Amino acid sequence: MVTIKDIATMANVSRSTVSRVLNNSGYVSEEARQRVEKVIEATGYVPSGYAKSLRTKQTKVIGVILPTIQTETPSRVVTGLGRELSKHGYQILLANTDHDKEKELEYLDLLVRQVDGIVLIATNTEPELTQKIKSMNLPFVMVGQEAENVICVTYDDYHVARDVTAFLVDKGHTQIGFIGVDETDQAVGCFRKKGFYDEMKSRDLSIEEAWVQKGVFDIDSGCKAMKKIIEDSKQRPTAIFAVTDRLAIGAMSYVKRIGMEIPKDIAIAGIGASELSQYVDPPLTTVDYKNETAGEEAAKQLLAFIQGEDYQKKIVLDYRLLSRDSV
Amino acid sequence: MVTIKDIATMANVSRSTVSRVLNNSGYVSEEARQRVEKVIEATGYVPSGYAKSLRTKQTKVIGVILPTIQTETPSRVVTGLGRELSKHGYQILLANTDHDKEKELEYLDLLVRQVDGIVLIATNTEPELTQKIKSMNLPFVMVGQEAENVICVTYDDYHVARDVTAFLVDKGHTQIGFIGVDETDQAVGCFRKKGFYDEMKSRDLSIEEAWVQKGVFDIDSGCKAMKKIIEDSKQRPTAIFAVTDRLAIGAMSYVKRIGMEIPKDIAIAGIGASELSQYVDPPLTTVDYKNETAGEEAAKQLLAFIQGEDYQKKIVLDYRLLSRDSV
DNA sequence: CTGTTAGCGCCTTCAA
DNA sequence: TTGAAGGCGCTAACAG
Repeated sequence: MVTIKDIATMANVSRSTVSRVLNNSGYVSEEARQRVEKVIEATGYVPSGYAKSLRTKQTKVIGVILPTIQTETPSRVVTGLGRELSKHGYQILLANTDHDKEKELEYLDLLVRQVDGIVLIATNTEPELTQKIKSMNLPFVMVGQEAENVICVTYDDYHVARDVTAFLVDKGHTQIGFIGVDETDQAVGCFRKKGFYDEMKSRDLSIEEAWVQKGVFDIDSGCKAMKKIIEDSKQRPTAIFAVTDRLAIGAMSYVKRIGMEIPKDIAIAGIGASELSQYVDPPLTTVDYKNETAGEEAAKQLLAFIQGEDYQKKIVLDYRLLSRDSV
Repeated sequence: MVTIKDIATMANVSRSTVSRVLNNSGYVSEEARQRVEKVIEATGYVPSGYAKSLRTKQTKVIGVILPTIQTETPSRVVTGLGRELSKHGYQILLANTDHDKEKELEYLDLLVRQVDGIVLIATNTEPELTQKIKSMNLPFVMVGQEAENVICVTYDDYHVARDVTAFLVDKGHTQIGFIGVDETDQAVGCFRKKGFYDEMKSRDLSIEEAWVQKGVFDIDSGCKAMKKIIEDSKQRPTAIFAVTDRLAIGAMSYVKRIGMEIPKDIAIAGIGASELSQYVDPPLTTVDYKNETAGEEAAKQLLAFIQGEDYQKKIVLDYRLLSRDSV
C-alpha cells in the first residue's frame, strides 16, 4: 500500500508538504504542489481514512440507526440524509435493528467510537434509549419522534390526524372508524389517535368502541383490523382513518373482498403517500410526509451541531393532504 | 476520551495486558483479567475502531454501493447483507449513487481505503467499472449482474424470462407483447429480453414490432410503453410480459384506464414480487427473486474471500413464479 | 514556503 | 504470564 511517505519520497518533499497539498492547508509553492499532484495521480494514491481519523478525531461518518430499510418511510429518510451528508463529505454507516429494541442499544455502543454523530429513525421513545443517548454525549438527531433534550425532526402527527378526520367529516361522514398502532410509538400511536379523537369531539361526533382497532405496520394487520371493525360494530362506520397507508390498504383489501365498494359503501384514508397508495384501486387518499426533506433537515441540523453552528432543537415538518378517490 | 492506557493504569497492568483481554489473545491470569474487566465495565470503555484499524489493517466495514435505496430490490438485498454481515461483526457503509454512474466510480475511490470489501448492487456492467474494480484489488462482490473475473451473485434472468413467456403461452396466448428496459442493464435489459424472444421462437410464435417497447424503472414509463403498444400495434397483443413489476403495474393502470379488463382482454405479468404486486387489482403474476437471500449469499462469499476460505465465483439464485389473477 | 518532530490509540513481537 | 518498545499513516505545531 502506498502511503504519504512514499509520495513524499517520490515527489522529493516532506510528508508535511504532501499533507498540505492533500488538505490544501498552509503554504505550498506552486512548483512543489505540482510535483506532488503528479505523483499522486501517477500512483493513484488515496490517503488512509482511519489514520487520518486517528489524528483528527473526525471520522466523517454518521451512523444511521433504523428499524428496517424495507419500508418507504425510512428508506426515503436515508435518501435525504445521504444526499445532504455527501455534499459535506460525510458518509453513512448503516445500522439496521430489524425492529429489535435490544439491537438499538447495542448499535449505539458499537457506533459511538466510530462516527461523528448519530441519526436515529425512531419508532419509540423509551427512556432507556434516550437516556443512553444523552449519556454518550455524541451529536445526535432523532427523526420521527419527539423527545426532550435531543435535536429532533418530526412531523406534525397530531394536526395531520385532525386534518384527515376533518376531511372525512367534511365529506359528510359522521361514523368514522380508526385503525391505529401500539402507543409505544408515540408519534404514530398516540398523536395520531389523539388528533382523531379530538377532532371527532370538536365535531360532536361519537365513536363506537368497536370502530377503533389496532394493527402493526403491515398490510395484513390492516386487513384483520378492518375485519374486526366490520364484524364487531353494531353500526358500521362509513369511513375509516388508518394511521398508515399499509394499514389502509389492508383495510381496503378486506372490504373489497366482502363486496363493499370504496368509497360508496365506505371511505378510507391513510397516511404516508406510499407509492402503493396511488396504484391501488381506488387510489388512496393519504398524506405526504416529505420524508426525504426530513432526512435532509436531520443531516443539516446534525452537521450544524457538529460544526458548532446554530441549529434548531426541534423541526416540525410540513405535510400535504392528497385527496384521491378512496374518499 | 478514555483510552487503553487509562484502563491499564487503573487496573494496574500494562497496555498489552488490556489489549489481551480485549481481544482475548495470549495468556492473561484470571486475576488480571478480572481487574481489567471491572475497570472496563466501570468506565464504559470502548476501544477506538480506527486506531485498531490502523494497526490491524482491518476495518470490519463493508462498503455497499447501490443505485437507490428506494426500491424494493436493493433494499431487500441490503437487508440480507446486513443480517449476514452483522453476524460476523461487520458493518455497512452505504454509498447511494442515485443512479449516477459517475458517482459509482467516485465512491469506489472513496471507499477503497476505508473498507475491507465492497458489494456493488449493479445496474450495468460497463467495462470502465469492472476495470476499475479489478485494478484496486479489494475483495469485491457484484449482485445482480454477471461479469468476468469477479465474484457475482445473480438471478437466472434468462430462464426466468423463458418461464414467464412459456407460462403465458401455456395459458393460450400467442400474441405477446414485451416491455423491457435499456440494454446497458445486461441482466434486466438483455437476458430477460433474450429469454422472451427465444421462448417465443421455440414456440413458433411471431412478434409484431410494435409489441416490444422499452421503459425505465418506474411505473409511469410502464404506462407509456403500454400506451405505445396499444396505439401502434396492428393487432393488439393478448398478453404483456413486463420485465419489472413496476413496468407491469404501469401497464395495468393504462389498460384499465382505457377500459380493458385484466386478464379477460389482456393478461399481464411482471418480475420482482414487489409488495405492490399483491395489492394491485387484479393481483399481478410475477416472479419472486429472493433478494434477501442474494444479499446473504453475497455477504457469505465476500467474507469467505476475505478470510481466505473457499468461495464460489458465481452463484445463480433460485426463483419462484407466483401465478396470480392478472394472467 | 518547508521539514522536523511528536504523537493519535492500538496491537504485536520480543524479552523477561 | 507480563511489560517494554515500536510503529501503523497521518496531521499539526514549531522551528527554520
